[in-house]
Amino acid sequence: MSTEHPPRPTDAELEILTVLWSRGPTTVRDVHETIAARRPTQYTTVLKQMQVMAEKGLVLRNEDQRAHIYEAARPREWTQKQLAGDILARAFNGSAKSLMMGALSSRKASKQELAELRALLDEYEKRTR
Amino acid sequence: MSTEHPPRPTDAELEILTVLWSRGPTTVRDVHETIAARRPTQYTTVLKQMQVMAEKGLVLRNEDQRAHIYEAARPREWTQKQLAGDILARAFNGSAKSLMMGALSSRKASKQELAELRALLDEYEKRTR
DNA sequence: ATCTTACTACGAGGATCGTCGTATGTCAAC
DNA sequence: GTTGACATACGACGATCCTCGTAGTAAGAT
Repeated sequence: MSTEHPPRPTDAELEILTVLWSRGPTTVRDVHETIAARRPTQYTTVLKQMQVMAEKGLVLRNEDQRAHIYEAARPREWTQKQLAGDILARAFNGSAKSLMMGALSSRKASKQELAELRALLDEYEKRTR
Repeated sequence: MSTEHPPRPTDAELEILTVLWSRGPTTVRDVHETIAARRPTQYTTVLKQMQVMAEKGLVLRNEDQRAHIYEAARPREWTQKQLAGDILARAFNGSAKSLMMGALSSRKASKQELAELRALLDEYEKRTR
């Protein structure tokens, strides 16, 4: 059993993980095309990045096909939990309230989003009571 | 007028900013002693770091005294807003709900903290209605 | 068979990060 | 005026990040 955590992803790595999470297991080409649609970048740059990520344990690679299939080693929620916990401890003194204040003040929140947040609190309280 | 944003602070820079925010304007010695109490580090390491931070615009430096006085260039809340907005966009698809889920799942939240979060939502809704 | 296309492997380079050692300056106390 | 304590300045080093070019390989099309 692996209790080994992959390291915190860097900015570029997180961008790639985001694609993998939404696309599911896929090829370098696919990831590159997605990223290149928003930002100019070379195919081999993405390739190299993903090779390094495989070494770090951030992604898994299936080499059965000629075009290797990559997938995120950890589910989105798992990594989000790590990142949230990390930033919470390092920048917000562990205060979830401060973090939420920062998030809300960084952009407008819709009425619906606020309702979702309330629902989340309800749910959390129910689950842990 | 400066609309110039200082860059996102690195991990080491954030640690120093945290000290400056809680201590207020102070010397390198003071910052170093605070950090060295938790983690072994050399005085000149902290000094160099803070010099670089001054160049980047992350801190302000008053050189009137022999021991320069440093202070954070931006208040804690301002930087927290940047960091929250940044992580929100890069790792959480802009979803405050996901961010909150990550934060809550990363460690236990007390009943009081949950109440604070509710109060924060109330307050936010009131202010923006 | 050769050509073309698509893929991986890999080295390398420039930038930034975090660290520290050393040089140098200042000031007070002896 | 020499010494010692304490401050800044600064260069340099190893590690990591991000980028890309080039080489090599596999497979299908002509």
